[in-house]
Amino acid sequence: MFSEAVENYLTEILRLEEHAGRGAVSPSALADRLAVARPSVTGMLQRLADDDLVRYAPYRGVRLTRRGRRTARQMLRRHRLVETFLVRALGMPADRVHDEAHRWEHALSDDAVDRLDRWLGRPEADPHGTPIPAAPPSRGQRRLATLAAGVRATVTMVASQGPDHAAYLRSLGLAPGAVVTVTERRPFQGPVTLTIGDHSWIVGPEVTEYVSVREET
Amino acid sequence: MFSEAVENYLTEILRLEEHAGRGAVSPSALADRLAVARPSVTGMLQRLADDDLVRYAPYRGVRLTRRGRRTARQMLRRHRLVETFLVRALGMPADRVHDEAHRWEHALSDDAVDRLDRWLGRPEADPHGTPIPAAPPSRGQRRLATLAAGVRATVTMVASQGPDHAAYLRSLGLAPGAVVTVTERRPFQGPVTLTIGDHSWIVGPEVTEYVSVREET
DNA sequence: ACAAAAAGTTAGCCTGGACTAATTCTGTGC
DNA sequence: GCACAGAATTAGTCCAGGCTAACTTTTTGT
Repeated sequence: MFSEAVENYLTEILRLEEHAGRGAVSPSALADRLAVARPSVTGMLQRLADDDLVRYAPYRGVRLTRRGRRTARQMLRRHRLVETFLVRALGMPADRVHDEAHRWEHALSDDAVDRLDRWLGRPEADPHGTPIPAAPPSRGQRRLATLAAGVRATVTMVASQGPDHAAYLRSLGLAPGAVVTVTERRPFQGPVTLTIGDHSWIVGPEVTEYVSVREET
Repeated sequence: MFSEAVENYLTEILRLEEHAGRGAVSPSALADRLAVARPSVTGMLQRLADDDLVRYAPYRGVRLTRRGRRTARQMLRRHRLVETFLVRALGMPADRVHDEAHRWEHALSDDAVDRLDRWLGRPEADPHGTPIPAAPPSRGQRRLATLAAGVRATVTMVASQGPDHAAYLRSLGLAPGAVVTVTERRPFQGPVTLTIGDHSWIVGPEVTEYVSVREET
């Protein structure tokens, strides 16, 4: 979606906003934190402002817009989840995980972040005790596997492992536009009961992992 | 070390060399695989040749040098370890992990790769059954934590969590240049007995994670 | 054996994101 | 109320890594 540089600027602006409290963030503070020269910051801020990611008036400092803040929070979430993973699973010393996570945070897909979060048991804080921002209320697409029971949703996309698998999914009525509800969910990622039209099916990940849906409004 | 683009070119050249068997790799095959225009490939190959990563003669195709092949193999190792992790730990469908791993492979440090490898139980093949290249015979630096018992090594670097921790490590005789041997290793990453000069110490990760060594030749 | 197709390269251009040097604004001390 | 230190911006450059258009070399089919 955004370049690494853009993501880094946004994240660092959010850190400074949170840390230093009220008021706009100063370009030189940013330059310090990002280890770049001040003019580079000016240039980037102008571009970010054009893209409506920050509000920026020359000599007046910079603030995140709603859009910018959303993105930055997501990055912080990724960063802190990855740190948690590095310490808890890989046993990396806590004072070494920042740099590692700083690189990982740009590489993970939303789906991977989601899975990591689940795998870690939805931690609330990272190894330094800093809170991990919540996942944004997923308005958009999600895997059928993550759809809550009882919620009606519209199928947006159907992936598959091959022609036979695709045909199977189609035979269940799963095609873009179809309306589907999860009527039951067995614990521990167990099978799920789907209602599509007036049919019900009991299926597992071979279905739920391959179908994307959008919740109805 | 290298840019993402360079890493991608090298990796893809290795894949093509392995796949298509003998002979040099053709620039347009590369262009296809990397989804870039052919002239971009020419330009990059010239730079790679300057850096002694490939041997390249115009109109004659390209081959990896020893250096290039070493780097490419490392990338393939990372890629396949990450794929294994994504499937085994995060439960991602096998046909979706390639793209994800393609981004992760550039973000991991050697240390993280090492830890991931251990965590996965040193797998030999990725989820597609493709063999995972072995770690390069670590001639260079490594954490003391990974040093085999009985091997003499020279301390190259001592990190620490703070001044007190640093003083503690110094008090054990751990400073760059010191010669150290692991004389015993308790199972399951348990404590380790170090011999430094004529002293022996029993220590844990608070020491072994922070000290880098190079094996003596 | 040679013309046409395919493959590869050169030339020239563009964008993102950095830099240094020079200039302009802002706020503080007196 | 003004001079000046420090913060910020503008102007101009550079490099990596893409691109298209035009040209050259190699391969192939007859």
